[in-house]
Amino acid sequence: MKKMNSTNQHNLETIRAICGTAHALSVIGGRWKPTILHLLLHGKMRYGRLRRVIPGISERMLVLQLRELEKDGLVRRIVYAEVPPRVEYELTEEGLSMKPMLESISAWGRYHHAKNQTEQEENEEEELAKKLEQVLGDLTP
Amino acid sequence: MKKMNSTNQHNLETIRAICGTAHALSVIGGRWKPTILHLLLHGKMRYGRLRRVIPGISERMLVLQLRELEKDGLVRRIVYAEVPPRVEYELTEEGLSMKPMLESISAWGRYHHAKNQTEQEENEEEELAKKLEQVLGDLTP
DNA sequence: CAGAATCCAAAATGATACTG
DNA sequence: CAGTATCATTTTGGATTCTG
Repeated sequence: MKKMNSTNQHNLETIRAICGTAHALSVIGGRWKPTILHLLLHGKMRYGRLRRVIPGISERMLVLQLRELEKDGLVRRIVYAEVPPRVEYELTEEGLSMKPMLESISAWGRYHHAKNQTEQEENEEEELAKKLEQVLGDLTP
Repeated sequence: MKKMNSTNQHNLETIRAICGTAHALSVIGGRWKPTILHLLLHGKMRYGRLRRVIPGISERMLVLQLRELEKDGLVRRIVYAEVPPRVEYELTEEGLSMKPMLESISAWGRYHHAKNQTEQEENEEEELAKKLEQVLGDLTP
């Protein structure tokens, strides 16, 4: 059990190759990609603006994710030969082809999130009710 | 710069709360969940069978992912009081509601995978052509 | 059979300082 | 401005052993 010689990596690659869903998720997955893609769906954007509007992202992550998206052919990087430098990012045609999928995911996500939200609240209410019952039980036998 | 007290965790939660897509991805994401969900879309399945048909998954991961899916209300765990024990897993109604989304993701994934595949081959052909040119160039000035 | 528990490796993310 | 480089930390995944 010295080296696992990346069974991990191997498993990942295998699954990506067989399963379309896994492949898609590996492309749009990661913590920040959904947000970046969402923003770029509305039009091109400069690097600095992206950094400022995405709350909490580090420069390292932003560049990294952008580079991956670029490598996957979803995002185009446009460099203007100016000073101070200016770089814009925009979706390619292939990137735009994700729109229906992204909307489908987003819709289900919001639906599920809302549902779980209310369930949680119900659970909390139940717990509260239980505690209340205990307390009251002691007082009113 | 001692403790980051999980800015990581915080960022994740924030994004999940704001962005439907990120929330959905955190639910169906992970290396094995797409495969598990895909299998369960075809009907209920026993634990052992899941383990056997998913190539390369470890028991730990299988149980872990199933538990998460259960917690998120997508999968139901059915225990039969028999010996030897028997446990089956099936999608809940909420789990089934993912079907259109999953198909949309899978379709795009396969499309994108195929496209990148051919692009890679084209690149390889180009490289090959270049090398060939170099070799031939030396021979036929 | 279906898993729980433990321990370790690898990948993802974050903070920060520096540069053309 | 738009990054790059480096290092620390957090999270995820895998192997193995044990149990009701």
